[in-house]
Amino acid sequence: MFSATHNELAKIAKVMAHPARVAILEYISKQENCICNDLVDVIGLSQPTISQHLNEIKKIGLLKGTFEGKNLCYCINQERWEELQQSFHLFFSNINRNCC
Amino acid sequence: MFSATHNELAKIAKVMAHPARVAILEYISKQENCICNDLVDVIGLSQPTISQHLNEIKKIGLLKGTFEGKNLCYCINQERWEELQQSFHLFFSNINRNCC
DNA sequence: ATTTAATATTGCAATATTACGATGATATAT
DNA sequence: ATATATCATCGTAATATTGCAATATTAAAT
Repeated sequence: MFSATHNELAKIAKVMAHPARVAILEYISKQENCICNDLVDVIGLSQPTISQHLNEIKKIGLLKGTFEGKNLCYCINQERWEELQQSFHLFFSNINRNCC
Repeated sequence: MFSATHNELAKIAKVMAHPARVAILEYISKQENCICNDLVDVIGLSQPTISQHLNEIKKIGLLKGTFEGKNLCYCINQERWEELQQSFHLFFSNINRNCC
């Protein structure tokens, strides 16, 4: 029904459409290391909720690392991060100027 | 519960979190003039649905123009557009590089 | 082998979103 | 004044999202 580009951008935006996920992304991206077990304390939501939010973020490829075992170790997938940045940039950089 | 910045970015992203609204925004931003009465045909959703989506876009200040009468006349509020662009840019431009 | 710590999954309730038909409002044209 | 065209609003159904308690899984430590 909609173009692939529009669907893709909407999908990305949807992940960022919740303050908890914005906060999580910012927190992870600013960590020196990629240990994330304190996310529950930092954000202030329950562990299952955080886990769900992380999963949404993971689904669009924004996280990389090891996802097995007790202590996960993940961080921002920088290549994907820059792809998304580029998607938004492209979207915002085309706008007509002669208007009301 | 979350910071003002996080809430604000999430609010903006929420508006972009639907392909119809992405398509609407792109269409309006690329029009020479700002007559939008053909949006229903272009997008392919019913008139009430388009109206609702437009309202969501309006709520974050992305549209300007005259909103009364038969033929509305609105277009992208360029200043606001650039503000949003900047918000996303700021969000994406801080990321740690030493990671797994 | 048990225990422990960290994360995932399930189930469910509350709420929000999306879409549209029916109807209402408003300005222009006839 | 009446009809028409355009957009808004209301009501409502279907679906999605959000959050958490309870439970399960997993790997390391004891």
